[in-house]
Amino acid sequence: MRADARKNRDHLLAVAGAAITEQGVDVSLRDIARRADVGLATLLRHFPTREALLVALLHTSFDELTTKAGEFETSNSPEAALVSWLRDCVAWTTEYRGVTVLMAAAIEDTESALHASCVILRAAGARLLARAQAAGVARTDIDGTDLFALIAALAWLGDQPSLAARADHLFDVVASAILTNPASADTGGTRPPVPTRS
Amino acid sequence: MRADARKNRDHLLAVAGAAITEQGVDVSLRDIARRADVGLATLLRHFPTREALLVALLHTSFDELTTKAGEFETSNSPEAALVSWLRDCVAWTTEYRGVTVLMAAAIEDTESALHASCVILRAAGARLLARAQAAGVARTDIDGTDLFALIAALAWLGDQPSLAARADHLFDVVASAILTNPASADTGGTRPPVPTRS
DNA sequence: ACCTGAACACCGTTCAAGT
DNA sequence: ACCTGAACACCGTTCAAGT
Repeated sequence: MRADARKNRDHLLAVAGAAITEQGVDVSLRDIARRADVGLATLLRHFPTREALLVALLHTSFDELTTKAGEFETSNSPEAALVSWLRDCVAWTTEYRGVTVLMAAAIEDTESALHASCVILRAAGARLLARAQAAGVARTDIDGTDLFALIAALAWLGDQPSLAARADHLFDVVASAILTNPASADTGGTRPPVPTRS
Repeated sequence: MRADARKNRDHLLAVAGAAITEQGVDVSLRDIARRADVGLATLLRHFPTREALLVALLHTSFDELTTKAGEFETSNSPEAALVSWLRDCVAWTTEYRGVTVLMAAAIEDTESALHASCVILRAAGARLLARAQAAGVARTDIDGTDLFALIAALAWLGDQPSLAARADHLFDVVASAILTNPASADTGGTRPPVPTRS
């Protein structure tokens, strides 16, 4: 890459990071280009889609979360490792308001620039979940995709200004559902059935 | 209202309902006006905001859900009434893809045309929750706002194409968290504590 | 190679002008 | 009263023209 192009790219990333922190991931790309004193077409040439720009900004975070999953796996109890990692995932998304919707779309869209990162994240969660299930401390009727969906839903709650105040508490509520209740462990790791529609 | 205005209004509502069913609540208002063979400004004069248009379309549904809450309260067990009503709420939102975000925004925005309906819905859920809590079948550390947030999160899951397949199952998971586990009823209606961060 | 202004097809908002 | 076209300020996409 030519030196001037590299400089433009780095500057665009710095400006984009600031803009997203302020306004969320839906911030106008035109606005980012303006703030970077660069033509909009230049931004689009470096990052052809919004997702491509986000990948460049977030890949470090994704790596950190994946690494952390591995560390928790060896240094914490199966239960604490799973819950702590889930908490870290949800907490991380709050730095990028609106990213949850894009991640939910990317997990099944192999064309999305975010796809690979989302799949890796799901796999990391699935490993921690399987370990907890094997230890008998997590319900066995959910898998990595369910876990990904629950993280996304809790992250989405944190994104909504009117609901964000309850996000932490509701994380605990959902976490309690994922973890097998020790008092009912003899039922095979699942909850009592939920009543069906009347 | 003049006869021609009434006719325009009714026609706009019919077209808007069809358009939203197809494309979700974010459908272009210009597109609705075009399909109704009416000027965009005419649509905006009848319904000054997207929320106002939605209220006109949804107020019947809101009323039905509120009525149903009252019926469940007298004809079902506290546990079945709460869960069945929650299920109905989530199922209803799937007919209006994207409405969850607007409802989350409206619940705390007294200026929103959707505000009153959302508050009424929350109150109906709060009554069913209080009844279940009094009967000892629902955890006592959540309130109507938590319930509203959980419904919204589950409805949001159903809105995401990649996660929708898990929405029903995850509803059961979350419902199991709301309902007190009979095996641990002696703990006072709350779950065992969730491990905190490592 | 890399950058950019300009044209394009969209969006919701507003309002003066019509009937 | 009610309706509407047109102007406005935005958006992301695309590309011919510049350096």
